[in-house]
Amino acid sequence: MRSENNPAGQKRSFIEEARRAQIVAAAIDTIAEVGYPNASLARIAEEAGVSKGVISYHFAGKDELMDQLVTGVYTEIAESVVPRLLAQDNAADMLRAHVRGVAAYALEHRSRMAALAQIFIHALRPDGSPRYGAGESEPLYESLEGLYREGQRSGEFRDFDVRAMAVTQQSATDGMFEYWRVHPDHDLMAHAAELGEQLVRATRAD
Amino acid sequence: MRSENNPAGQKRSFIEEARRAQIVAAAIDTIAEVGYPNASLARIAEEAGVSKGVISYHFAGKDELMDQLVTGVYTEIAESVVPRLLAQDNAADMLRAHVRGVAAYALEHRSRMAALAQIFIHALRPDGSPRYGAGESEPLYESLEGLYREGQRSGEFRDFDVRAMAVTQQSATDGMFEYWRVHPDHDLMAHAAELGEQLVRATRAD
DNA sequence: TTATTTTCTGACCGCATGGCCAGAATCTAA
DNA sequence: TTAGATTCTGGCCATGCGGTCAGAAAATAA
Repeated sequence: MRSENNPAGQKRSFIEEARRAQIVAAAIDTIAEVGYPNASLARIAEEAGVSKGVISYHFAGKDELMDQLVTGVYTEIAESVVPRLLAQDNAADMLRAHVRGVAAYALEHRSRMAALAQIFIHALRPDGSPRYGAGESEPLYESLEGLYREGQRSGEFRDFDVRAMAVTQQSATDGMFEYWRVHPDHDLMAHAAELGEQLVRATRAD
Repeated sequence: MRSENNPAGQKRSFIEEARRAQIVAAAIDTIAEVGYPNASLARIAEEAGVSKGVISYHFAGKDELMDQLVTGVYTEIAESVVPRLLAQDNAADMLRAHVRGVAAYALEHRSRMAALAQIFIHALRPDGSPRYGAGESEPLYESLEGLYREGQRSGEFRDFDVRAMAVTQQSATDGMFEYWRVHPDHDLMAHAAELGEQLVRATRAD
């Protein structure tokens, strides 16, 4: 049995890694297609073309599957967006690059972003509090506040409440993706450009 | 049996109205407390202090219960916010009044707003599309676009995309409430003032 | 009072879920 | 070839869901 807890980076066989990746990919496609609440393990297994027990064999449970998925996509987004940020030389352009970078990633990896947004919104702890969203620990979220403070220090941004602004940017971005998920023909990049402009105007000193 | 469809305003007995109101109130408290996905009919019935069958007796199903709840709270919000809007004489102040008005309502009727936000986010149609949110038919949503256009016509607002701005305002407001739901000690009115300022700066001509 | 309608209860149904597991199949190594 | 570890299958389990229903209880009418 491979699904014992794996606290220290226990070596995993090649085939095991491959299966895990395959299942995560199937979970992404399933969630993007039918939404998180309808993405049962049975449907994910069917999408992956394996039996349901395989998921239980390779993952401790649905939660670990979701953790894996979220971590993987988060990392990929960061790897795609951070270089774009570093290429900018002022806070306003970094803000624009952030929004457009995430949108560009979403355009290229539609189902991954859709799945992430679904999990972000729908995955709850037993007590009803969100499992991933609305906290203060997500990497993207923290990086926003750092960006704002940097702009404030340089005098480029006005002296707004960084927490409120981060909540606004985060949820406005999520809202943009959700709108795009429901209206697939919506022009995402144009919307992202608009949102970038909104944020620049909301933050800049004047 | 009273739960037959009631298309033309069939007269309902006093006790029936009272029961319906009681159940809706219990649904609001339950959803606000444990979140929509955990708010089963059994839990709502328990909260109301009646047996589960009573809900089925007075409502055609869970969907009708939610419709009733959403409609009721929406109406109450509109009655509370619209007068504040009409008291303003320019678009920017109306924007601020809108955000602060909704926040003030939320502060006074915390669980109603929390329940509404939960339903907005989590209630799905069988095909996975949102049942209330992210469409273009909700009263609050439509009124936003009208407000923007009015400001643009008067020259007070710049020429932004009203759809993108409405999505931003709607989701930023929802995000604010969700953050407040998870962090009850958060200063909602201060956040609302910040959000109002953000929106005014994002929309105004210059 | 009795007869009738309205309201309520608690048990039950079919279904889907996440998870579990005995045994079969497959791969690996001696 | 053979023994042992790994991986997979398909059925099973307990749980909780929304919804239904026969019959008890309560309110109302005659």
